[in-house]
Amino acid sequence: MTICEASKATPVANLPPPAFLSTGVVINLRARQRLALGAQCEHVYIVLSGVLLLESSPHASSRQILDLYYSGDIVRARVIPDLPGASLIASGQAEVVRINVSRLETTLETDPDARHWFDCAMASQYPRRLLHLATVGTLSGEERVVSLLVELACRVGDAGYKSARTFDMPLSRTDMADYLSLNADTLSRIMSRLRQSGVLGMAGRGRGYAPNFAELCRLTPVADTIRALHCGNGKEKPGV
Amino acid sequence: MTICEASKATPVANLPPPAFLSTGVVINLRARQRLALGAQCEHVYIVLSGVLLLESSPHASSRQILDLYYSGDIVRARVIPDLPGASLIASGQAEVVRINVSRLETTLETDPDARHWFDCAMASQYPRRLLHLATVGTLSGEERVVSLLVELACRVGDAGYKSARTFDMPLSRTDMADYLSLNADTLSRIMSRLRQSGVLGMAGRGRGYAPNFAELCRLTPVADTIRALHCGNGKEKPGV
DNA sequence: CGCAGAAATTGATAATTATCAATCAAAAGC
DNA sequence: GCTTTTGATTGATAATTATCAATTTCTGCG
Repeated sequence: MTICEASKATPVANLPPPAFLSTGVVINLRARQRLALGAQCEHVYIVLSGVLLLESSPHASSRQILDLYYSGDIVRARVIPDLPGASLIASGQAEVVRINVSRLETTLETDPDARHWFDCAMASQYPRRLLHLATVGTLSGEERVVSLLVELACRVGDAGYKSARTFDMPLSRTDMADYLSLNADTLSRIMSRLRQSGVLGMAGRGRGYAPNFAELCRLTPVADTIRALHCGNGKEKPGV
Repeated sequence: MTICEASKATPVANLPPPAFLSTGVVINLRARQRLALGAQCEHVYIVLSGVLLLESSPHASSRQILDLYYSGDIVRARVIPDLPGASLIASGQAEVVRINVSRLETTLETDPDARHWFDCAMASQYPRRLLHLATVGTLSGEERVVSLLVELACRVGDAGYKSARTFDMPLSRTDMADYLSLNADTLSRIMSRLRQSGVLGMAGRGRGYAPNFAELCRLTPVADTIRALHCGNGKEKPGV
């Protein structure tokens, strides 16, 4: 997917203004490719297309996906904590701009538009993390899965006939499970139940289908919050 | 506790430079007092002493504490998402500075030292949230509880004889449980087990005691990360 | 000091989720 | 076109955690 197509595919996150593209280097990532991370990393990444995963493995057997980055999102590699097994990987094919920290700072200081976009983007990412924590922390397995489906439908979904929605599922079952703090088997069971109850269908591998999106939304108490954060117009006020 | 005493009591987080105190209003909070929150809120809070809790209740029966704010932490009320039942409350007695957003922006633009402190403080809070998510998402009940104890020992603890540590427990059992996504009964059971096994003692109500801090740390895989983020020198590099 | 009222603890039981193993389906390689 | 490999599903069982109820402990207040 080119940068231009990525722009069309993502109505939510605004892609960075040209200033950022000229400051950095565009990198094409293949699935599972890793990006440098940590306090020594002198780079900031901006996602242009695809999905990046921030993961950690406190135990050898467990893995948690801490955050999903969609197109228009910013990853400040330096402020990722030194968690066991922390790493930033592409879920599937993806495009990012890699920008040197000091060059980015110069851009932000000299270009008010760039600064505005950057602050908006950062401010819009913050509440998503709190929502993710609330989801993992208090919701039941089914509610968590539904929350992710609603999020995907907002982020990478297309409106269909009436209230139907079709959407990409850019994550594998394992990744979805690790994002939701569920076992992959448990996730699979929950999704099977959702299919049997008719609120979820599959439109081919890697593509989901909600015959009645409103009905899906009723299955999670945070549907409104998800929609506000992921189907928004991306025009958040910047600033503190 | 006065501002001055708060300064002594918190070796980790640097309190804000005077520019912030003169820009805002110092507020004394009693236990359980709430602060305004949400997109319409025109304030930023800086904690001077005590602990603030950011909570949410997706269901009537469940409650999740999304974040703990210690002295030196900044709460940007506007970017807290509109989660069901979201609110910001004082755990016990606390002191905060309330600053108007636009006045704060002026201060940040005109005072480089203030900007530097602010950016450092924000940057240091970000990884703590990821750590919290990793803790809640992948660790067992006992590991979660130990992680919070280690965090408290770092934040509000005093070194004792040899490797012993005594520390305040500024949260009630219910608050601790909601922070760790555990049931209060389950938390109580886990703490009883820790006491029986000898790694935890109580030095009066609201005060914990770890006879052997290193031994406590061995019970959680993220002890090193916690110590890096909470026992640090607060001299993180700012910037993107 | 003693008496509410709240918070914490603990036991018995139920619900949820994880683990392990087997099977099935789909994609990749030759 | 067929094998190999990976990912997904599902059943049986185990482990963990939640729920409910009953005490016990602490704290504030008259």
